[in-house]
Amino acid sequence: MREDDSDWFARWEEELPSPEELMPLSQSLISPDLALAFDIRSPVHGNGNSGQPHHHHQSTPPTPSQLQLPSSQANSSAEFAADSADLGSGAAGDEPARTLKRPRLVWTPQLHKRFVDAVAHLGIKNAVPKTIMQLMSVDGLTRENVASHLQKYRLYLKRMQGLSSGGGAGSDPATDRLFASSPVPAHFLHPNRVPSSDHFMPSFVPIATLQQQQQMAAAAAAAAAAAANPHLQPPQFHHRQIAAAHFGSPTNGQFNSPTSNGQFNSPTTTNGKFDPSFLARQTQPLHRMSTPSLHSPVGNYSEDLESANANGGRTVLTLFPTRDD
DNA sequence: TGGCGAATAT
DNA sequence: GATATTCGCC
Repeated sequence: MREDDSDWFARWEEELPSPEELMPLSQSLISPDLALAFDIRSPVHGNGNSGQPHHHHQSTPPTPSQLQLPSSQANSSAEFAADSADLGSGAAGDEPARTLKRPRLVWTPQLHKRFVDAVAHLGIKNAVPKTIMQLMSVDGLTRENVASHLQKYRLYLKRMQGLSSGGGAGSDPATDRLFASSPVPAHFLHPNRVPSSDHFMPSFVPIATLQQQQQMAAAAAAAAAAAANPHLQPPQFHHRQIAAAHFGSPTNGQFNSPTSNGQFNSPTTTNGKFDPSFLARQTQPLHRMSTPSLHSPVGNYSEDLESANANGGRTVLTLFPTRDD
């Protein structure tokens, strides 16, 4: 239990998907409605994940609007046809984008893992929806999504505590499958006693490429968290931690400015079009380097979008990583 | 105000 | 049951 620091970090890094694995997938969490609203033709998944246990999604073929193309061409052809026409007029009428309902987010074990990682890095005490969301840097993921999940997770933790300290019976099969899929960091269960004096909240790669302010916010939060933690205060806490700054910025800006209601980052519609980088980003796999480079705190995710019409028209969004552990 | 968390709704 | 939405509070 000594080399924990570097050890777990190394392992953690190991789990990250490799470039190849990320390659095939592309766009991220944009609901069909949203995509429609913005005239975005998402370069949808080529479904590179044959191995995903996944859900029993029935074979409902994707809507015509989402044909997939090779990521290479994705932005050339699948782009946002500026054509559409009616973002601000015609059928749409008002502000569909704001009114449209997002599909239900499905928390896959992988997505949940990312969530747990984020919470672990922040420390339970400092883990709040917004920050968690930022650390996870899964675009399209909203604060509400996280808040809701967090609420439930806390309940789960509470139950766990009760069990571990009180009765013996454990294992709640069906119910907690999701949560059980990701190990609960020890200190989660004992907010009181802190792990002697080490790990958790690793000093991320000190890399210092240019980082944007947005991330600084996250970093600041992290730093604050660190500062708030007594056991981190000691001599150990130095410049290192602060370096955590480049949190979620893989290749090119990754953050979305949370709009008023924390919605997703909308490709600015300002001029009828939006920044291509919006789509471009994440399309490029983060290099999973072993060298000091950066990647987001947690792996990289892509998303699988499925419309389950059979469900009575319910659309479900499934985020999934390109690989599980 | 924005954001959190608990309660409540779907 | 899982997720979303609402609502009171800070």
